[in-house]
Amino acid sequence: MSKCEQCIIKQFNSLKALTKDELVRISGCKTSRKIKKGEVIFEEGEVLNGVYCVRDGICKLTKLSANGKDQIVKMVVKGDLLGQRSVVSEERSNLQATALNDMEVCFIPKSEILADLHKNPDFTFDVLKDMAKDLREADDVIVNMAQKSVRQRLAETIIYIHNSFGTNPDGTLSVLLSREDFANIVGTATESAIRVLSQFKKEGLISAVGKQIKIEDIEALKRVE
Amino acid sequence: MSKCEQCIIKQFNSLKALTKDELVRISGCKTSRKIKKGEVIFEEGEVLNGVYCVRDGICKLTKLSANGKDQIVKMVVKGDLLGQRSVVSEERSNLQATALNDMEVCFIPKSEILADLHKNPDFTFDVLKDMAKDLREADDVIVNMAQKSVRQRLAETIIYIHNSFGTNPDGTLSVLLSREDFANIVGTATESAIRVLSQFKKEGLISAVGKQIKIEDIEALKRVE
DNA sequence: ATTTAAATATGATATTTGTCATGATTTACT
DNA sequence: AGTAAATCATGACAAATATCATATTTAAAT
Repeated sequence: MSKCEQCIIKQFNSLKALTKDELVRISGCKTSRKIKKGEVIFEEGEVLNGVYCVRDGICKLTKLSANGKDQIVKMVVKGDLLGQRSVVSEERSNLQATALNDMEVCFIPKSEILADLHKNPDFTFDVLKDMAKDLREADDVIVNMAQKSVRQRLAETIIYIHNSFGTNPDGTLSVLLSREDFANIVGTATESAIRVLSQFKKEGLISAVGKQIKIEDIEALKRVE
Repeated sequence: MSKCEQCIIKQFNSLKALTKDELVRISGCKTSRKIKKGEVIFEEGEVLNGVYCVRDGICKLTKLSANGKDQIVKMVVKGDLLGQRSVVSEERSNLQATALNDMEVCFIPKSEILADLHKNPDFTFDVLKDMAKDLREADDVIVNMAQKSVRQRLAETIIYIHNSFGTNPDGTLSVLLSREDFANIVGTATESAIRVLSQFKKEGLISAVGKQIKIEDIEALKRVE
C-alpha cells in the first residue's frame, strides 16, 4: 500500500499541513478502498468513523428532501476530503455520498484526525480554511437557488462542471451525469432539466449525444437568462 | 468599558475557548460599538479587519444577486460572532451585514484573532466546529430552496424566527421584519411574500398587525404544504 | 398637523415550472 | 442476441410564482 508521506494527492487538501511524523502515523492506520460507480460511500444519517481522502474519481453529496427527491449539494473530486464536517462536529452525516465514477479513496479513522486537530494548529487552521471556502460556496448556491431561473442554474451548472472537472479530448464533459443528476443539482423536475437541455441543444449552446455533453458556445451559455 | 474575561456573551461563542490571558489581551484592543437599526455593519466586498462579537441585537447577512435583489443568507443574534469566515479565509466579505435592531457589538482586530487561531488549538477547533454547524445549516437551506414551495419556506421561516429569536410577552415575534425581508429570506418576490402571509392570516395560522406577527396555530403552520 | 414617501395589499395577467401521460431510445442483464 | 428495465424525450395541461398596475395604509419628515 502506498504511503501518505509520499502521496501527491495530499498536496490538494488539508493533510499537507501535517508533519512527516503525523503522516507516517496516519499512513499506518489508513485503509485504501476502491468504490465502483454508483456505489454509496456513506448514507445520510450514518455515523462516520473517519474521513475519506479522494485519490481518484468524483462523487456527489446529496440530501433527501421531504418530497422524496435527492438534492445534490456538492460534488467532490480527486484531492478533496470527504466527511470532515461530520467528524469535526461529531454528528451523523447530513449528506449521502455516491460515486459518479469508479473511485479510489483512503479512509482515515476519526481518532487520528481528531488527535491531529487537537495537537496541530496548522492542520486545524487549514481544515478551517477549507470549511470557510465550502461555506462561501454554499452561500453562493443559496443565492443562485433563490434568485435564478432553472435555465440560468442549468447553464451555470454545465459551465461549472466544464471548468471544475474538465473535458475529454473531444471536448465533452468528462463527468457523465444523468438528466436526473442535472435536475438534482439545479433543484428542478427531471423533465424540466431534460427540456432545458434540449433547448440549449436547439439553440446551439451545447451538443449532446446521450449523456455526452459538449459546450459549443460558452459565451452564449454564460449570457443565458 | 467592560472586560472580555468577565463578559457573559462569550459563553455562547468560540471565544469561550480562549484562556484568561488571551481574553485579557483581546479585551485590551477590542472596541465596543453601538449600531442603529438599519445601519450597515459591513458591505459585500469589504475588507474585514476583524471579527464582531454580537453583545445585543440581531442582524441579517445578505448577498446581492444578479437580478438586483438581496438574498438573506443567515441571521445573526446576540452571542454569535460575525465575520469569522472572511477573516479565516483572508478574503473580502462575501456578505453584507445589516442591523435589524439596535445593536451592540465588540470589534476584535483580525491580528488578534489570527494570532490565537495559530496558537490555541482549542480555540481553532471551536471556531471550526462553529463553521461546521453553519455549513450544515447552509446545506439545509439549499435543499429547502431547491425543493420546497414558497408557502412552505415562508411557514418554516416564521417558525424558525419564533423558535430562534423568541417572542414578546404578547406572543408576537420579537424580531420585526418587513415583508420585503421575508421575501428575501424565502427567495421570492415581495408581492408573493405579502400574498402568502395574507393567506396564512385568513387561514388562522398567524395573526398580523402591521409588522407584528404572531403564530396562532404552530402545528398547522408546520403542516403547511 | 400636514405633506411626502415608503410599505402593505390586492387584482389581472404573463411566465415559469411541475405533473402526468406516452413513446422512443439506451442500457443492463441473461 | 434478445428481453426487461432504465433513461430520455416531448406534448398537453395544471399549478406556482412573477410582474405590472393601482389602491390603501403606515411611517417619516418638515
